[in-house]
Amino acid sequence: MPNALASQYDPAALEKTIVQRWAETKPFAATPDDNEQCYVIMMPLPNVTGALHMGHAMDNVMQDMLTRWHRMLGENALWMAGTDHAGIATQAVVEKRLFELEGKTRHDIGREALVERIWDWKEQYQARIVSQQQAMGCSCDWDRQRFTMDEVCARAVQWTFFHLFRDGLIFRGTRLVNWDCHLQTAVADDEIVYESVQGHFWHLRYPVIHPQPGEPDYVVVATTRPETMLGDTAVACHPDPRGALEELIRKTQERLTRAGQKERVELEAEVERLEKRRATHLPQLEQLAAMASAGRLVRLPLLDRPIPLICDEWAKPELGSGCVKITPGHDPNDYEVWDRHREEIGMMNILSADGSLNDQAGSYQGLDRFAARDKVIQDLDALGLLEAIEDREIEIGHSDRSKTPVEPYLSEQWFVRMGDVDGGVVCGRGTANEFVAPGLAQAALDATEDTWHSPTGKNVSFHPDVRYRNTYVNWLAEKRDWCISRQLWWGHQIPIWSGSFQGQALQEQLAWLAPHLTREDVVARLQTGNTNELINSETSSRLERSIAEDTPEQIQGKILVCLREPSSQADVVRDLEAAGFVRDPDVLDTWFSSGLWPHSTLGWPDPDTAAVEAGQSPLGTRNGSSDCLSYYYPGSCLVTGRDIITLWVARMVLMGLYNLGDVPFTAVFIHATILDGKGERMSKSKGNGIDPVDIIERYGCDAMRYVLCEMQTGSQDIRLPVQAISPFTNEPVDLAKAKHGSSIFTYVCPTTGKEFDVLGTMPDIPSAKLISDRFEVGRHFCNKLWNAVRFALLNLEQAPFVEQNPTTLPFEERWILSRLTRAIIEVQQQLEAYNPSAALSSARDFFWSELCDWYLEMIKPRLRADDADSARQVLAFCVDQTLRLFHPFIPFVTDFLWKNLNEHAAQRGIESQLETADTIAHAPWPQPHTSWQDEQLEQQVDFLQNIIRAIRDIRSQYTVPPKQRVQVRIKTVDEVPDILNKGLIHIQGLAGVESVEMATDAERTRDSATAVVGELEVYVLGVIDIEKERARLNGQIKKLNGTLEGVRKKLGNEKFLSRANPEVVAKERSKLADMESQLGTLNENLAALG
RNA sequence: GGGCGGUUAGCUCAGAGGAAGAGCAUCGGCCUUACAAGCCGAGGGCCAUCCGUUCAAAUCGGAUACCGCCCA
Repeated sequence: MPNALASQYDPAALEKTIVQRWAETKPFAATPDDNEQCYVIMMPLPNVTGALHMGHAMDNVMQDMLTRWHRMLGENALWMAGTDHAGIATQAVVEKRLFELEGKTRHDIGREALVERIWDWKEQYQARIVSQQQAMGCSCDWDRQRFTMDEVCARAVQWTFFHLFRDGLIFRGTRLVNWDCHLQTAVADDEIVYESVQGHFWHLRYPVIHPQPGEPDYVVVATTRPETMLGDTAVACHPDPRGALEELIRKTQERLTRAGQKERVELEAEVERLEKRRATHLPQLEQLAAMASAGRLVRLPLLDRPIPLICDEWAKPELGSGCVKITPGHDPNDYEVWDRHREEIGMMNILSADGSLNDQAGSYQGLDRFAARDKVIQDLDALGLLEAIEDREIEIGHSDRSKTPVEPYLSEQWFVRMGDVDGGVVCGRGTANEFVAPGLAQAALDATEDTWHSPTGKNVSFHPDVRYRNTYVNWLAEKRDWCISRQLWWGHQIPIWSGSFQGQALQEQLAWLAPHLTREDVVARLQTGNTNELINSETSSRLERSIAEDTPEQIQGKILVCLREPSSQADVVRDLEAAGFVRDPDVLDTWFSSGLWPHSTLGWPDPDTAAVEAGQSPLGTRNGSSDCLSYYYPGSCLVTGRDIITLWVARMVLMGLYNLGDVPFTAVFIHATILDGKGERMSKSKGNGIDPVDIIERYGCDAMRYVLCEMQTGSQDIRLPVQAISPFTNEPVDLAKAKHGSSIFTYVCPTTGKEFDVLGTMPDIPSAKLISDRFEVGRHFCNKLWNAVRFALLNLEQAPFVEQNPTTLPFEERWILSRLTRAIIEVQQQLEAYNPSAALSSARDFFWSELCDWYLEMIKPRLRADDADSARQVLAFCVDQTLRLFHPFIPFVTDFLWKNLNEHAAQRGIESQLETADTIAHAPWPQPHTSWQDEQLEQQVDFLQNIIRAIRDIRSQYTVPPKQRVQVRIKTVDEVPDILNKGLIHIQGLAGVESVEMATDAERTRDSATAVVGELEVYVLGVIDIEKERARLNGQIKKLNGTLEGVRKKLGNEKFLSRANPEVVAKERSKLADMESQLGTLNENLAALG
């Protein structure tokens, strides 16, 4: 036999060659053509902070599986790859490294040098990521991969910013943001991790100014951050303490009525506490409320500043003193209080960007906030104004990037307006899809409604279920403005030049600017006091006039000029800067550019002029075909984990709608999150993250992919027990059970007692690779597939295709074709339902439990006897279809075997010859022939299999050596079923039977063991051990009796007979009859033993 | 504090009203010329707990416990 496959599957060698071949021949290149069906997946761009882990592997494998499937369905499939610059994360990693290796900060080396280093880092990790993805078999069009900061994406970012600014959807505002004092930037809410730490609750006394008789000398407020008192601008108490307390008591009592035992005790205690408080504290609380209404003041200690006592419901009469200090500049809740009392109270910022106190803090200026805290406490204590210190567990938000505590910080930031706006938001302005939405968030909300359709008739659905749609909807419904500025050096710099001018100068600037504003790529806005107005040919003279009419020298205004594409507008930039305008130093939030990903990558706003890098496929019109943007947008499916539904998915939808008037994709497939053996989320930084390349080296990529697909069941997160390969013994150590060493990132090797590290960052401790033995299953499967195909190839002799009539084929062939058809249908259905695991198990069950375990075994005798032309043809066909069905899941081994199959059986088919292809990736997806399905035949073969299993069972129970052939008699009820006559040879071959007698009067010999299969009795002669047989039969009788009991009881129930579905009753009756007859037979056989 | 999931064989997970399933692990027998990464067979479950709905509940409803995730 030429080129026989090796008897063992060796993934390492074959995968390496195929990766290389795919890189050279580029079978996954996608180009717009006249195919009306296209399938587009935009990769959730991994960021360049580090290498990929198992979570990315899951994400990539799901995308590749879908892409390959759709490619085989004949669609023009594009999987767009790329990476994200991840602004803050990457800059933080590089800065950290700079400090560790060279002891320098970014300020030491400057903006330019730092950015250069970040680009180096990016190049290194991007290359690593792409090689990991290629090793995973990702069928991306590598000549189209993008980076969120490359020229094509950068242009899209600037144009989008420009449009949003022009439309008044971007604004600058002072807000309380989460401030990372170490990185000196604002961080998003989701970049904060909360940690419980042991802290204190300090109770401070603020003296009342001129207390009247009967009034307290001071009020008490409590805080966990005493240094913030320096920024206090008020003390609040509740306007109606009695009402609030009574309401609370009433609610607690109501909860009590439906509380469980344990909760009850707590609630009763709470009611008691509240009632006591009402008695003891209420008079004073009411007095304070009255004082506040009267406009009384308290003295802020240390700074000696009078601040008002105000009424606000934020003060909780049930807690502490009932009073609360208000620091609007440094606490989000207090900021809201300030918002409600803008006329009465002020707002101040006491922090500098680096976390030290500024000149508002008096003598505390220059101290770090934590040093200031100690000093404030000391000083208050010295003045006798520290009433109490309480120990308390407090939640502190830490920046995920720098791991330092974040501070609420008042600063100027850029925002995208998410809420509804007057007149609505024009989506897809200037395109054929133009429509008006109430606001950006609302547009993205509408897009997931079944009843909503974009101008091209599309909307967005979530899979596997509505559960993730809720996450999306709940978040978007808040319509919170999106803070898009970051005080970083790495990212897309905001394309705004601004200048503040006063009076005459402002007027002159407006006049000077006016001619520039006739250009379509320049817009400007004027901010004065509380106006924010677009400046253009219509408004500018009016604005000038209104400034002139006012008292010009009083008017202070800020002009903001936005350029659409600064890099190509050097002339305007020069003019602006000469006129005193300065470019905003901030960069945009990473999610701003990744939100554009589904269209920026395709060349928006103009694919024809999109500047791709050398060697990349152009995005514009080519050879009369349409450009990439019009052909591939909107895309098809977005595949991701649920953690970035809000951050990313929602933003892509609203940005796509805004820029193009259409959704970026029509389906969102949320796959499982990978957890470790302890149920914790897998991540590199936690020390439980597996590098997919380590798995690929050990088990093969297909093995990894097989297991990942098998684990993706839809509703469930995945637990993947992780083992470390001990560097001392080379043996796997289960991390869920191993003991930690000196840190949480080290473990103790159980055999040697020595310590190893799982992060690979400890200088003195050997590091261990992480793997999971769960992937063995995949390797075993691939080996099975390999060997089954090997067997087929050994038996397929280059026969030409002959047209067959499937109805006249031998029953084995008809049976396997029927089962194959069923498998094809099931796999298709499960893939359509985004259920890879179920799809894979349908394919697997067909291949392993039917094709290998039965069909191959049944045709072996015919192959040997060389009487198997139809079997060869059907075998080649089944192997062909099996390889195609598995290809999306395990692309390498199927590709390799496909090439071999093409050599050994070039022509394949049953009724007609199959369309084939050089590479299986381009072979058409299997189509079911429902006419081949034969339910009756399947039942008959099932019956035959049961007979064979019964004989095998008896042989096994009596430990008959496999080579010893036995004699069998089968007692039939009436004439011998056709299938037994036809399948006689299989009973002999597959159950080790020498001869079979079948008759209605077949008799059991005294030395035979018996089995009951349906209505038939099977006697295996000459194996009996009376005692054993009696026990065996008794066991079966007992088991049968157990279930029989249940059925009898059911049928004895009047209500069941009258109320249950008649079909169900009939089924139960026939079940009862079957079982009673079986039981009878078993009893007879037992009696016959004597 | 609010919301959402999960709890089924030793492990990892399917099943979603009508006699409890898979893979791995375990046990017994086999190197039967595709495959020992395999073949043949077996054992193993009060489907977390409680209360309801129903002729019938692992499956539907409610509560409890524990474990996760998201938001504040």
